[in-house]
Amino acid sequence: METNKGEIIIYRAKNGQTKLEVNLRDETVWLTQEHIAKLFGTKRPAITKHLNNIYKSAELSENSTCSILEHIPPSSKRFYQTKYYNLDAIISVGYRINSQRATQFRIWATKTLHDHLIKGYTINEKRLKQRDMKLQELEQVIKLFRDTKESRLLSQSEADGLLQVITDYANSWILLQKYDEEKISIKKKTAKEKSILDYTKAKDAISQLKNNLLKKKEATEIFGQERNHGLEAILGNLNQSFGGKALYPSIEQKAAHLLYFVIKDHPFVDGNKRVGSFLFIAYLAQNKYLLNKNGEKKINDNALVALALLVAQSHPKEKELMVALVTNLL
DNA sequence: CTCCCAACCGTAGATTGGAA
DNA sequence: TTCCAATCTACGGTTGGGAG
Repeated sequence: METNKGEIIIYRAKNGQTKLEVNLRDETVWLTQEHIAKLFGTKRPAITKHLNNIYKSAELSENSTCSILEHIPPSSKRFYQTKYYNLDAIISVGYRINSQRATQFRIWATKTLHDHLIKGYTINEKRLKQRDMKLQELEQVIKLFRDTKESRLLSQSEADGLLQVITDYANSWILLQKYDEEKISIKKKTAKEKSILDYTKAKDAISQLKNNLLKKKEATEIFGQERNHGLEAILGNLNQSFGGKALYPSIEQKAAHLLYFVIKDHPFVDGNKRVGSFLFIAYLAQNKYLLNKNGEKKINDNALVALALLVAQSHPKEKELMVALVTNLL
């Protein structure tokens, strides 16, 4: 393939001698009949004939593939108005001309087309799969929401919060769908952790929370009392790595797992949901990841309560779903 | 203004080459 | 061999600047 001055890739003939004068307009190439003839190693009348046939058989419309442009020939000083043909027309002609160059062109064009078809297909396949997975997750979340609501474990404000969670989740799914349709582009979130949550820091934070709650009489002495080094184990698990590679490489993943493990593994005698949510928030704040661009919390308090309840209610086999849900909300 | 010329486009008819 | 599409040759037409 050869890149000419206009930075448009056409093709390279076997002898490598192909040179093109290219006019760029609206991101395509425009050539005169003479140029096309030179490109394919033939004479102009052949091009004229083919172009007429192409237009007559309605393979292309003349209006959209042919344009009259003004230009100055190399050995002249005055303007000429000449018909220029775009890439579509050039390609169509290239498939009809019978010359060595044209054959070379067809080999290139066919290979390029083949590559694009295969590549495009692969990308679409991947996206569709991703979207279907998201849709399945959404359905599962809604089902879980219904079950939880029916078991009357939720207060009105908690139900509202959960609804918010689902709405946000649905939004992220719609975003992905829009992305598929190439209406918008979203960046994959993989924020790198800046500071890890170690055991001592977590313990300190928990005892502060406990003191606050005790003052307000919203907790008893057993709140936040660790069982069998459960928290230590969870934090150790979160921070573990294999051969220098972190098990949970991004903030989102780590935060989601933290919330899930603390709520599900019951490392405390009492207050697992509250401590889990609290540590979750603390970890995000510590990494400056709690607030969005507008300075608002990414997950509001109601939603967090609802999320904690949802995690607590969820079946152990739904762990991945829960983690995905939390990750997607960040 | 008309005429000439350069550079282009279009096509009729002859020729060529490959498939049946 | 015949047939047909692609190609070539030759010629006429168009456009627009410049000379007279």
